[in-house]
Amino acid sequence: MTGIIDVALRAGVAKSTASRALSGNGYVSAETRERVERAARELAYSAHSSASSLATGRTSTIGVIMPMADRWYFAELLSGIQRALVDDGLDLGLYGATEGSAERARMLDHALAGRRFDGIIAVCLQPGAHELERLTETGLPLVSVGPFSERADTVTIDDVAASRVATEHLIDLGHEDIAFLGDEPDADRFSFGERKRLDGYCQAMISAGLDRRIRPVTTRSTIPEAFETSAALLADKRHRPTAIAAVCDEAAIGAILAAQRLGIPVPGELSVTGIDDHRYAEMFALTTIRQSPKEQGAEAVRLLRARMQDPQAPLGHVVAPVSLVARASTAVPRSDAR
Amino acid sequence: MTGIIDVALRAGVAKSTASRALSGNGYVSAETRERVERAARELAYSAHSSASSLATGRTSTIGVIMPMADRWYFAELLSGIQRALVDDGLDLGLYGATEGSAERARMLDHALAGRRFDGIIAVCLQPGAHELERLTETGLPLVSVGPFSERADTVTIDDVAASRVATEHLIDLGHEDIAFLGDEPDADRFSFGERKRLDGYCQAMISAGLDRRIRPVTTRSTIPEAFETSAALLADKRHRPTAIAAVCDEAAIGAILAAQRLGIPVPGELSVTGIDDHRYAEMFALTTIRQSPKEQGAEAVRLLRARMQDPQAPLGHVVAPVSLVARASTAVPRSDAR
DNA sequence: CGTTTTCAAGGAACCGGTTCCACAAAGCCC
DNA sequence: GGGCTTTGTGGAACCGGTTCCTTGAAAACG
Repeated sequence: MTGIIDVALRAGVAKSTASRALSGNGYVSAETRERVERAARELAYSAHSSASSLATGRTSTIGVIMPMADRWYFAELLSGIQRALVDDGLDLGLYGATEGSAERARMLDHALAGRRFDGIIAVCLQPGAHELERLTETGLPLVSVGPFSERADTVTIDDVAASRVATEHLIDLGHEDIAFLGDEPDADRFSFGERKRLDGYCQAMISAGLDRRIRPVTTRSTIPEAFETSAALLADKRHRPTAIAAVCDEAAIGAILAAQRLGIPVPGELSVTGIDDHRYAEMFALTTIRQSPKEQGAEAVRLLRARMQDPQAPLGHVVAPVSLVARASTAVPRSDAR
Repeated sequence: MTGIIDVALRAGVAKSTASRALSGNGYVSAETRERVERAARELAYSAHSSASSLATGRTSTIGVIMPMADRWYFAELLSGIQRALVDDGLDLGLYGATEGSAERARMLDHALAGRRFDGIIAVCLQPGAHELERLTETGLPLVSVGPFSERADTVTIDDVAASRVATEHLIDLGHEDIAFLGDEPDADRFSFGERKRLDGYCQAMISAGLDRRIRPVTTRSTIPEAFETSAALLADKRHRPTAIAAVCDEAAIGAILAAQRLGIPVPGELSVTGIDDHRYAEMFALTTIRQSPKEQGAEAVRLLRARMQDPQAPLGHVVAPVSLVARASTAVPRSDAR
């Protein structure tokens, strides 16, 4: 393997000069720089990353800790982070943490050791578990995507508002029997704001004087599980809601599929809203609150870079935009359904 | 930050002894080892990874290059790789490569520099692009998941057989008008065996004397796109096939949804098979060929470890098992449908 | 009992870059 | 023209571990 000494020899300079020429730090004459660069090119020289990291203290690698990418939101977010990091010449070390597992502990150890990564992006790390705090304490640049924290840079959406807007959309159409379909909020797994979304739904219901109709239905928010839960919910025609506000698009799609299976026309007899604007949302004509996890990922990288440049800068708290996308899964309730 | 010198000082030994005690290489008395280990624990010492890598030449990091994890197969595979790496104490550097893009080039540079990773797992790297070859030439331990290569360790499934079995299942039920729904095989994006699956379908059709009925329908194999394509395919009742053999479950599910939309009963008037046993397969009662990408990921890591231990060992070519899972999306064709 | 092994531990070299420092040459100022 | 700053370069120290080599003591051997 060719090292910087080989480059220096070929260019006829000392290795320190070669280093300066290639990194751009310190004085080097234009002519010398040119010679060194040519030598490096000819030898296809590439600096040994460990050596460089050891000397500079920088690794050019960002650690990302997130639930495994089996859900749309996480896959999209990862993709956004990935792309942004590549653009900045940074590498991505991935830690998929499923349950409060060995992975997490390992990640924390690595982070605490403080040397493998120049920064951390923590995705939907449940605040209750205090892991975010422990990461904060390492002093490493840290961005939390999803949960808010007062001690780290954050990228969030206004989950309460998103859910409120979706619910209000249903209320405005004239619905009163609106069920909320979503995760058990106490789950101490990763969180993407289930609790806040439930709150937003409740707020909208209360504001509309529908507090007596508040009806949370618990399900894990994957399409198959929401399908099962919804099928049970919708089976009994007498107690069937006229609308479902789902915690996310996957849950909403599960509900739509369950309605289809039961022969319940959507939106004729059942309106459904989601949150996400999932890849499949358009196919199901799903009315939803759009967010862009890809953009959020890019934003997280932007915050992280800023923090890396200036550790003392005031904390950045970005609230990513959301917007209502009205499609054909919501409509005025049928008068005889009241 | 505490270094090994601090540990050595506290334990009252030389740094070389401390290193030996902690790494387990070389002679250290049991008593000394105990002292050093205690000191390390008390100081919460963790070796600086760059320094360690520089000295040993090992990074404990595996590079994974794959399409972004927005599809079930890739997400599952990544999850399997991730878990296996964690179990082996290895880190995961992720390179999501979408199109023949900057990411890929970067990945190759890093790999060629030959120092950032102890090994590479290349997922569905299209053989035509010669990228696999270039990776092979670096001499780094390399496992290809998906495409076969004679010059690297591989984890594959028998795509031809999988597709043939699915098609034969339909033929055995009595179908003759069987369309194949799948990707453009020439796409020089990432490949997961579309071409071979088309071949398997053709083989089954030819063996059954149905060569005149071979009918490939091109679509990108995502649920929404397969939905659109299938809707067009199924719209014309006269030219409608009685069965669809889909290249993967996502395409199959798109077809089922299209049939539902058009009011075509499945399996009454249309049988559908997939390949994967996707997370949603059960919900749609999809008859499919099961594979386990999670297992394949673990297998890839196993091969990689073996290669890392013995670079001279003969190449390992693992063919992961698949099996037919018969559910309710396939049935005997209605006699009047012939 | 003397000699050869084996075991333990310290000192120094090394991995491959980066950066500090010393020094020389050139440019600038009064 | 002498002193001072700016520029360009080489040598050496350094980042924090690992490993080779040496030395000394204890154990095994003939």
